[in-house]
Amino acid sequence: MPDAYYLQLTEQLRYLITQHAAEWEGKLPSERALAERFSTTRVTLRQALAQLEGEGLIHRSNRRGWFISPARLMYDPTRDAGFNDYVRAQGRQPRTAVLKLETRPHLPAARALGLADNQPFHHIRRRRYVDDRAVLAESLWVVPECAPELLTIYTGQSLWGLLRERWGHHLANRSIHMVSEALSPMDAEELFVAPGTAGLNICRAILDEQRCPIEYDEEHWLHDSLCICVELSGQQ
Amino acid sequence: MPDAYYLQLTEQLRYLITQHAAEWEGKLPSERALAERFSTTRVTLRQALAQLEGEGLIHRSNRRGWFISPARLMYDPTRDAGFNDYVRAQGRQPRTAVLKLETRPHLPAARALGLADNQPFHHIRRRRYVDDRAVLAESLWVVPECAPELLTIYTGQSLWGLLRERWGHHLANRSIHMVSEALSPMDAEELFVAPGTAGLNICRAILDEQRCPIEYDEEHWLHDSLCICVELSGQQ
DNA sequence: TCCCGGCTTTGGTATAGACCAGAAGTCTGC
DNA sequence: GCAGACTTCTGGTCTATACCAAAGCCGGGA
Repeated sequence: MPDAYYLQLTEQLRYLITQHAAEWEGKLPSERALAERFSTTRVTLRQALAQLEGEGLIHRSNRRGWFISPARLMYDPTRDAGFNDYVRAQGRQPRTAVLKLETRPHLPAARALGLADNQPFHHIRRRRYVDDRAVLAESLWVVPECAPELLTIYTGQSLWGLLRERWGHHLANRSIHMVSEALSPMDAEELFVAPGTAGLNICRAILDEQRCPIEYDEEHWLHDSLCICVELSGQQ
Repeated sequence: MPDAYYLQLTEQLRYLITQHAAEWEGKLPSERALAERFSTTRVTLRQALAQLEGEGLIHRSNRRGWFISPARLMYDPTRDAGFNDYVRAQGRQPRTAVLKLETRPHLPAARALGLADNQPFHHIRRRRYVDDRAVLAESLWVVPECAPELLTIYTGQSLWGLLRERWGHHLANRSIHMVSEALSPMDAEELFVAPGTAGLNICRAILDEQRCPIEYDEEHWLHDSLCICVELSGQQ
């Protein structure tokens, strides 16, 4: 139906992928092999692959090749279930790597929480995996008074769980922003993907029941790795 | 800092755009002119433009050229404020074009609302504009019993307003799914953009307070045109 | 057995050109 | 003055080729 060759290629690849998913064990043949099979150049072939990448059907890992993307993770950013819990609840294997622990100011966090520009925060930078695929790079910015010794005790567990159980905070008010983005060189490197890969940016500002600021976090997801789901009951 | 030339180009273009936004009146010079200015080929230049497109800084319209993207629309899919209301509330000009009115079954709607596969729906297809830019193609699938003469009276107004005021429905339960996508050829054509342009797909299933199915809708947004915002109070 | 170095393959980047169809501007003839 | 035809310009698509750096494989030596 579509006239452009690369769009026909896209359809043929889509079919090939569904047919050979098992046989290929998730990894596509090399670009050169595919280009030859379809009697075209790598440039055109890559246009077709980029289409499928945009749809979330396939993704690439560094210089290792193209891979079939696993099912999207269902994720409700309005709930405070821990990452580990809801990943496991979907039959997947979660993993977290802590990349950095420090204390310093961060303007977006200060602005979002209504604090002074030079307000310092406990900063946790971590990378999270689903079934050994790095899908999320995130930064957490915690108001130090709310969790004084956080950086000395933190080892990758659920932050919200800690805030609730150890410091008794009630994460009552949340302001959530989501935008699509192109991953920055830093985020891309931390997720082992090419710079400019499509991502989803989720930011949360969290205050307690007295609207006292507790925490701000910035999440950078690979765009094909999640489906955001929100369930609401009762008229807003 | 980045070594790849197209990434340096990206930065230079980003700077150029902020400098000349007013002078250019929102439209960039032609690809050929830019490629010549930077002593490179259109292919490489287009790689840099694609980066900025991914970030949402610029977009293209059909074969007319590249344009600087306006600020993102703030949008809360959990509220039922009409499109016209919240667009105007942000000082922008909304517009709606009705593309199709028909009655027929639609499998995703039936599945999402828990109805039989062959359940017919009143279908409204419309395109929505912000400041004369088409940013949203959407399909609404309404259970006919909930709004019998809908198709004969509908002329582009707020559907949720109609459901509430004319038929007295209480849109109490909502299940919302959001995923990034590549726009299908049909959606892309309706929004006057190239096939495969990045988009954001939002689907809602809506039931009343007795969990009786009322409506299902599928929204396809240009990815750079909105920021999803959700405000929550009280522990979930 | 295991580590290390070299070779091969891979994707990432870039050049130089070409043709097409649609959009937009221009010019002509009524 | 205006509608319609023509020309120009634009992005969209495609070919053919090349080099690089990183990843991964393989084989040899400790």
